[in-house]
Amino acid sequence: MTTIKDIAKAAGVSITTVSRALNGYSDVNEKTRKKIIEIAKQLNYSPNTLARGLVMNKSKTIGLLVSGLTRESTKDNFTFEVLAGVNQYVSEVDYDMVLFSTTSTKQREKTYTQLCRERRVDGAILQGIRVDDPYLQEVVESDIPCVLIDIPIESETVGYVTTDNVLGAKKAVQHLISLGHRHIAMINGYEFAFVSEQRLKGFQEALFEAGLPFHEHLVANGAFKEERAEQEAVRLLTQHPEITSFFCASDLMALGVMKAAKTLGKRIPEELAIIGYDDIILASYTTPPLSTIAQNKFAMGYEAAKLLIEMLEGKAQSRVRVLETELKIRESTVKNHG
Amino acid sequence: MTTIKDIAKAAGVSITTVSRALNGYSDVNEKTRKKIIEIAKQLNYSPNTLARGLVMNKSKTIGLLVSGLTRESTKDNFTFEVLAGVNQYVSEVDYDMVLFSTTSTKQREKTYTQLCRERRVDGAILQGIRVDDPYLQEVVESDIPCVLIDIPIESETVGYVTTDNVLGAKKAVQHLISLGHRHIAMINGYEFAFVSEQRLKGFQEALFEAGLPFHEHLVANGAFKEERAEQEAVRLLTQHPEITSFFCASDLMALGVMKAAKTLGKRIPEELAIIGYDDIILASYTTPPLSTIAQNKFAMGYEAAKLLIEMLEGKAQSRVRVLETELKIRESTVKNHG
DNA sequence: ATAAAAATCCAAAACGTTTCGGATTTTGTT
DNA sequence: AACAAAATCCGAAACGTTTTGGATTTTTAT
Repeated sequence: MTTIKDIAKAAGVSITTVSRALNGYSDVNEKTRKKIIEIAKQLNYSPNTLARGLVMNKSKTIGLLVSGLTRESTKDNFTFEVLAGVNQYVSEVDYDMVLFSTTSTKQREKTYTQLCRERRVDGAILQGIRVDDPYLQEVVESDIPCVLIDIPIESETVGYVTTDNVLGAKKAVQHLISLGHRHIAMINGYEFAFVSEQRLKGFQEALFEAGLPFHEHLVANGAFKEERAEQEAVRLLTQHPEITSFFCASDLMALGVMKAAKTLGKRIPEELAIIGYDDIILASYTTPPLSTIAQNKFAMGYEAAKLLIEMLEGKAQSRVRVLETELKIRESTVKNHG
Repeated sequence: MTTIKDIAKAAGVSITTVSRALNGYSDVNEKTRKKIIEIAKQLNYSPNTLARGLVMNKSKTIGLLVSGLTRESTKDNFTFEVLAGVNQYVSEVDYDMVLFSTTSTKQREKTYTQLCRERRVDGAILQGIRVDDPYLQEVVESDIPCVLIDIPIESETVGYVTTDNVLGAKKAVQHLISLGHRHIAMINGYEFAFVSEQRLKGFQEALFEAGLPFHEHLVANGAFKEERAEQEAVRLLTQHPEITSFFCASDLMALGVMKAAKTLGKRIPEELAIIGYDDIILASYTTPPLSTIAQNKFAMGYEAAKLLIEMLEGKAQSRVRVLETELKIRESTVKNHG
């Protein structure tokens, strides 16, 4: 493995000069720089990032901390798309990304801060962690720059990227209302999830603005799980047969509701209209295809990485990024659409 | 940031002793070890992996080099599941994983070896690279330990994990034959992909063993793309109306064939049976659900990581892992199944 | 009590890089 | 020609850890 020292010897200069030549400093003669670069190429030199990181006290590496990266979770490609987005930006600016998953068999006894400091990441992006996750506490207290996805916490060192969940939910419900629906049920995620809170708010606002009553009993929690949503939908539909449509806080749960409809023999969308949230891949492949509020998850990852690195380099204007959502109308709400 | 030196000072011992105490060496008194560990905890110490990696000349980090991690590619969650598997094992044995993607906007000018050496990974896993990819050349020549996924190259420093693609294809085709199909077309991937080669072989073997003729003109290349497969299927079906079933070398391409069938007004499976390969999530959500040969992609990632780390630590028996596949019978081949 | 053996500790070098402060050489000015 | 200024170079320290080889102390055996 050739080092800077080898180059220095070969070029007949000091290692200082080699370092400064390779890093583009101005106090080295262009001729010697050319020569050094040439020799470096010949010797097939590549810098040792460990040594560099050690002395510079930064690694040009960010951590992506996700929760729930298990075999099963791959159905929901939210995490994956975010990851792809992060990866994209990171590679554009020549950083590296290391993946931390909080669901090892033995629940990691290491704290968030330890994880980050030990691996010497300059900052971290947190995705998919719950509000009651102990990690979250630490983040705010720690001094490690970090960007949260879909959790609106802001401080000197932490920012976040999210979408306008109130507006997104509102658009979904307004769509249902415009189709003539008056008895709209909602399958939400779980208590205390920020997005759930916000989507419920959007749900209520849409009803209110349309002069429709809000009924607490038409809202159920599906825990973002397909099966739970199915159960809740069955329960709601039998207890409240007046329901003609569902707004679900995630596509996965909408799939559950579709199953429930099938079980109960209700035709979609004629007898029951269903709209989801996220626009996961599956959404356009179900029968009928699922209407939904699309979130650009790739962009969320991309923006998160961008924001984090801007923060690291001290050139972030604000620490918040809010992205747009888009209403995708498919056949689960409108017959023969497209 | 507290260092080993701080601990040494606080404990009144040398830094050598602290290092050896923390790393469980036997030449340190249990009482002092206890004390040192206690102090380390109090000072909230976490080791600097950069410094450690520098002196030990290894980073306990492996690289996952994937190709085609773009916004679009997320439909095919193959990569993601492999990644999840790699991540799982890696976190079990306290390694780290850094993700390299070869599809940055500017095609990476850095070579594979540079990438690995620069980031100081101890070894790498390569997934999704094509046979004509320049990276592949380098791998074999380089001395960096590495594990390939689905490319059977073996040397002192490189191993691979794959599934038995000949057998898998055979199982798929035998299934079609057992259903009475005699005119079976195949949509393969692209030329010179190892898995394509093998699956074609399995296709032929199954035909041969059943005493059926092999017709070159019933095989088309779909480039592992949905659209290409659709086009090819339309072409084949119009040119050769005797075809009653398709074996596709990937589920994504099978989706394309399903679209083709729909366009041509052919009912599945009555008029056209279709079987895919991979068992991606989408497969069980299409109408009708897609029969397929399931590969355990998570396991492939897990085994790849395991193999690589065994190789790194010099305790790998062999450098090859071949996993099983499973025939999943769904309604695209058998009406009212399940 | 003494020698040998075991246990426990430590100083210093090494890993490969960046950077500070200054030294040397070249160029420009008069 | 002499001096100032600019350009170019370099030695040494520092980053935080592991490890080598030996030094010191304690225990054991005689």
